[in-house]
Amino acid sequence: MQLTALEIVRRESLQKLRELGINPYPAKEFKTTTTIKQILSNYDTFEGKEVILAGRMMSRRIMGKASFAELKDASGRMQLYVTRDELSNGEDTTMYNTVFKKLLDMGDILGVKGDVFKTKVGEISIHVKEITLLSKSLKPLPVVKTDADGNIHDSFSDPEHRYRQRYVDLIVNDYVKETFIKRTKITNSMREFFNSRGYLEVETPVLQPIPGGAIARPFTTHHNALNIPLYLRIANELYLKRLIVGGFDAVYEFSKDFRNEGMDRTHNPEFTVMELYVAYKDYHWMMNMTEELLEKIALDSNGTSEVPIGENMVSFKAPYPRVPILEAIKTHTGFDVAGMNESELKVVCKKLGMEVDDTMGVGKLIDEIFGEKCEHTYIQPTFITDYPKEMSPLTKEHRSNPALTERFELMVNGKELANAYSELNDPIDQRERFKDQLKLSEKGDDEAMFIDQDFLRALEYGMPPTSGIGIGIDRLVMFMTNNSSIQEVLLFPQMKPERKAPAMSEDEKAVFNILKSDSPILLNNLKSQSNLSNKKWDKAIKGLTKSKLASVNNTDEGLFVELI
RNA sequence: GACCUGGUAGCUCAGUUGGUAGAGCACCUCCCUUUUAAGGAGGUGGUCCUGGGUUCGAGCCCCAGCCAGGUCACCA
Repeated sequence: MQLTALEIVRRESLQKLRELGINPYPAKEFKTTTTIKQILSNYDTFEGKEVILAGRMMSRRIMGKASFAELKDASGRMQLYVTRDELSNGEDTTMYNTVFKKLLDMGDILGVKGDVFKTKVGEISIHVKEITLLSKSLKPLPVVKTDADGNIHDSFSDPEHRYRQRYVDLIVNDYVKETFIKRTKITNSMREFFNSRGYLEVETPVLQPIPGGAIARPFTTHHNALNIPLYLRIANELYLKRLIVGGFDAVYEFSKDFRNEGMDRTHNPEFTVMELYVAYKDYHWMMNMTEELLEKIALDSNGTSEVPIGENMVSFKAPYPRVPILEAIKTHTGFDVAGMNESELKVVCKKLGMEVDDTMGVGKLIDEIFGEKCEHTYIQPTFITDYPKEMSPLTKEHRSNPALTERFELMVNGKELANAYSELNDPIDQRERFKDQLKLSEKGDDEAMFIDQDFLRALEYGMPPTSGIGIGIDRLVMFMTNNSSIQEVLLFPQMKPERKAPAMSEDEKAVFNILKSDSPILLNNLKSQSNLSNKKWDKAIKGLTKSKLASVNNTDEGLFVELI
């Protein structure tokens, strides 16, 4: 491994610390007495008191016999005031002059003991009496500085670096931590809401023999002992409904789902959906519950139901408008598509300037019109209801119109946030709907559903009327934290693999092999033997000298290349 | 998948018509006891994303590729 100069210096410091009898990676527990946040928010009670803190040293300004440093713990940042005389043991100034000033670095994890005070400038600080090295950092951190006006200088902002090395992102960019703390507040808020109503949190299989419950391309894997293909789940719906059949009144699961599709700023191959099923309810009840839930989440995570999302201010205060999808289309396009067949719909699509193809059925066409012309207009939370039957194979037929289903999607900021319905519990109807999906699949739709025979068998035992909902957690967190990309709300978003450090190139190997049999050798002889072009030769010999495998020596007899 | 933009020191970025690779911060050496992104002086540090090509000479021009971001398409 090639070390940079900065890394070599730190390794040397590490060695010197050991020589001074300081263990750079001690095993012993380090007991702190408080946290930085506690001190900052209760200065009056801490003033003049001794505290013990632990954290990472984020900066250091040495001014002769006194220095200032910044310590960051999980709760915040605190200035340290370090003086030679306080740190020294009588005449022995090693601890300050050598250890603190020379051998410690930005990024090291330290324990400090000292008194709380305010500097002349008024900044709350610790007057340090004792420093304990808890972990030596060997890689230099990016230096991000914030000035008095809150302007950030040299910010560590390249998304590639930030996502690939999230740990560095979390260390230097304080706001990143806030996003993930809020994410957990959001899921905790949901759990509280459901648990307080007696709903049961359950876990269902991630590895499924039939990937059901949604329309998506699954990841495939293989079980060796059973010698069967298995799929990573694309949804957990069919398993949760089996549990309703089994007699639970309400079950929910935060489900990591996997879809083998494109990646962009709103799609990650693995993502989280919360699915909830409640027996003896319908989709009207579910809309009421959803507004109540989202209002609570907004209050718990942001302290208010008004949340900024990009340019817009979105109010999660219940209730939300409820708009049937066909009415939405009529409003935004002027076309009343109710009752239209496939060819009539295609005419409408063409009039609207949309492309259509042969694989599209009635449901898909209506979905396309809505997606293209209506969806983006719903900024404030809005329930879009009563979707056509064809695009909702798991949904109960509408009680007053057999062409529609009892389904809603919740739109926020022009995007789908939740999808819910009165669940289809007629096993014979369900079998027919699956068959229709199969026909779609034969027509070329490679995402149509498989038929899950065991799920149908479960329905035949009888499932109570049930309403279910799926809420996209990543998207919800994006809304609540005002982030426009999913990568910002995932700790470790999927990235393409990093390129490996290149080994010796073919040209370098060729030159190296000649050298092995003949070294030292006149540079010009080596060059002509290698048969390389000027550029390739230059590249190869520079590569070899750089990696300290060969050296070029200018002697009285001429330029010689020698193996090292 | 298409197009656009970018990739240069640990970090943030300059780099002229193709002519000796730069700055700030960080780091190293020295001076400084309550400083505020940045005190002063000096110094070290490079796979200019990778591979080809053009050229006497390429960070820069040409071709191919990799990675990232954006727009669109596909997709919930």
